[in-house]
Amino acid sequence: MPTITGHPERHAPTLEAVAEAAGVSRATVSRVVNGSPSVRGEVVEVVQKAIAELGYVPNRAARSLASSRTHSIALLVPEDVSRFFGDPYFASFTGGLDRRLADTEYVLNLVVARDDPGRKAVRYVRGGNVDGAIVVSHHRGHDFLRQLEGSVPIVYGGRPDVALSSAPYFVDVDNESGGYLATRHLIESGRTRIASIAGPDDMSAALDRVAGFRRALQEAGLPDDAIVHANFTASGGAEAMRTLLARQPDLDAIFSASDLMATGALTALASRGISVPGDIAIVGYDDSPAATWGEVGLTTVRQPSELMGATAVDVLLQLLGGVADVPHENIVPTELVIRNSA
Amino acid sequence: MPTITGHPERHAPTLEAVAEAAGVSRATVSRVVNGSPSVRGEVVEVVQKAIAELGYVPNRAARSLASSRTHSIALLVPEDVSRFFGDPYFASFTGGLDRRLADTEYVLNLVVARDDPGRKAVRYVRGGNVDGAIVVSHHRGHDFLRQLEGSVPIVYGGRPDVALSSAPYFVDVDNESGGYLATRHLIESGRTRIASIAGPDDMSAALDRVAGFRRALQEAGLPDDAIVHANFTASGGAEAMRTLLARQPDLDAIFSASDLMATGALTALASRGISVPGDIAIVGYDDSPAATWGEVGLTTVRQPSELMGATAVDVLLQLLGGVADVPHENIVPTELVIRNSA
DNA sequence: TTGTATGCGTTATCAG
DNA sequence: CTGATAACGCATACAA
Repeated sequence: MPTITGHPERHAPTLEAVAEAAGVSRATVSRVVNGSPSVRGEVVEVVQKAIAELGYVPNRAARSLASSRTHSIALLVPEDVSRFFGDPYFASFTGGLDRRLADTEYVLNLVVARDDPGRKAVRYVRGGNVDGAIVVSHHRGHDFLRQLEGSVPIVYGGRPDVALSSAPYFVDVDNESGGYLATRHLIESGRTRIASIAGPDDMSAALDRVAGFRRALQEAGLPDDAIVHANFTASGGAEAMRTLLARQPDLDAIFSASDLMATGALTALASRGISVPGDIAIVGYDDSPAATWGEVGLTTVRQPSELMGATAVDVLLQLLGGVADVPHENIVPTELVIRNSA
Repeated sequence: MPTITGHPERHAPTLEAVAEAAGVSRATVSRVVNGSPSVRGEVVEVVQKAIAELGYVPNRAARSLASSRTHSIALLVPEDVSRFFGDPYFASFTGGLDRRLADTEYVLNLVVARDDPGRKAVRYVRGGNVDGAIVVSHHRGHDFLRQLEGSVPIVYGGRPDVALSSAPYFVDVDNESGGYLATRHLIESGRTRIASIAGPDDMSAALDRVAGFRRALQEAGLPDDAIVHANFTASGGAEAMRTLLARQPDLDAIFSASDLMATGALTALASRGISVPGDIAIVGYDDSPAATWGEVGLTTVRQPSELMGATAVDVLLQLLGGVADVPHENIVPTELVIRNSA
């Protein structure tokens, strides 16, 4: 490998070097580095000084080999890269996760692989490369996730749809009540011909929102069967909107299971000259940045996705830390954010 | 650490175990695993069989410790997580990178940190945790990038703005000619009052596009001073559009330095009842998915961002592989994609 | 509280 | 072509 810089490649200092410089043993330096309480104060100082002077940085591989802990966790995303990046939900989930992780010495390994051909992702996780994993956007049918069981602790973002052999750890929102909340709001503002642009029908989060939607309508004695499933993208939302309109031109309200789909619906409506919320009211889901992109602020169900990411990390860290009785279900609250669209 | 599964935690098989099972030495197994040509065919088969049967997976930490190579590379993003995720350019850049990496045994470590307080990111890269790094979205003023010099090979996405002590490796598009191309198109379609929504003025990519914009206008003898800088976001684009309009209401064309900003501009125009391309023509930049989000397809300068990501990986792998004479400047072509907006 | 000794799973340098 | 054997840098049980 070519040397990039001019100055001679200085060997990275090791524990040994620090120990010598500080006049103590390797073990003591190791203890200081790892914050062991059983080291005399003065000694700690001397060692830390030596560490600073030499610019010592622990070698992760060696540490990992000796302790059989890697200090890294995987974010596993069984999706297309473009889907992962296209949805603001992931952005803020990952943001929360990342920020929470920044306080720790763990690093994040991003593994996004839709089909995981060759089980590369699974092998990676099982191969002892990470201490734990967080899995988001899993669909029913992602059976390969089962192969992760029994390797390292796993926390799911959203209740997993696959049949696991033991109770999974997950963080989720109460999607059913989110859907209920949104629909209830539409009903209370006087709407009566209410449809839903739902998420994919192989994701429980999507189905739960539909369930809430239906419950609200049934309670109000309104029809609950105007539902079109889309794939959580803006263009999917636009198409669903057109389908809905073709089927039932006199709609007066929409519950969209994601903000992104709602933005698609909005452009579809705009191009037909249908006003929001005048002609049709619309409530989104997520409270993502997309909710305020357009000219009309989107009334939406806030999903604290950033908090979810952070919580997922918390749960995982507890698991890794051997904390007893970590709760399996971690539900974060949902809330209606009222803007202009409904 | 609590055992998650029911079945007893079986020790992961080691080289040793495979060697025993195959009736050879550890060294030989290691050779087979690493594809050494100097192992007899039959022996290779026996060993591979044993590997398969035992489900052996090399321990990365041990391997890394012994070989001082980590087989992982960092994607370093000196940005907010939300910026990183919000821009489709990164999505496809990362997608290209990820796909290219999938063919190799390298894994990606995502390090996104705006200010890198405590130099965590730098320490991470310097600490021997990765074999190399790819850096995107660096701004002038990101001097901490200088601290990466001399550690591991680095490839920049976009020509770096910081003063480096040695010639950097980078992949980039010819932004100047991209800006020229876009503006030229507007001029040729008869527009004469042309403004630009430019990118941040601390990024050379943005400034180069402005330069191309100006060159085209000067050649045509048209005014070239209607320029507003924004931050590459949709809302930034919308605001810039409003500023531009306030300043010069009779504009008839816009060159936006990113599609995302262009979408913001489009919504700003729509809300004022200004038609595109009737009243104002607009050309974007990127050819990202955002270009086709709206009702009116965006004419735009295609930036093969996916190719750029893949190329960055290629260059880095060459560097890591000790290939001689790897070119420092890797320029990928740019092209005008004509849709409806101009 | 501190030091000593051993092992973590591979790679790589030797001989053979 | 193959097999011993010494690193690699650190954590940790055990001794002192």
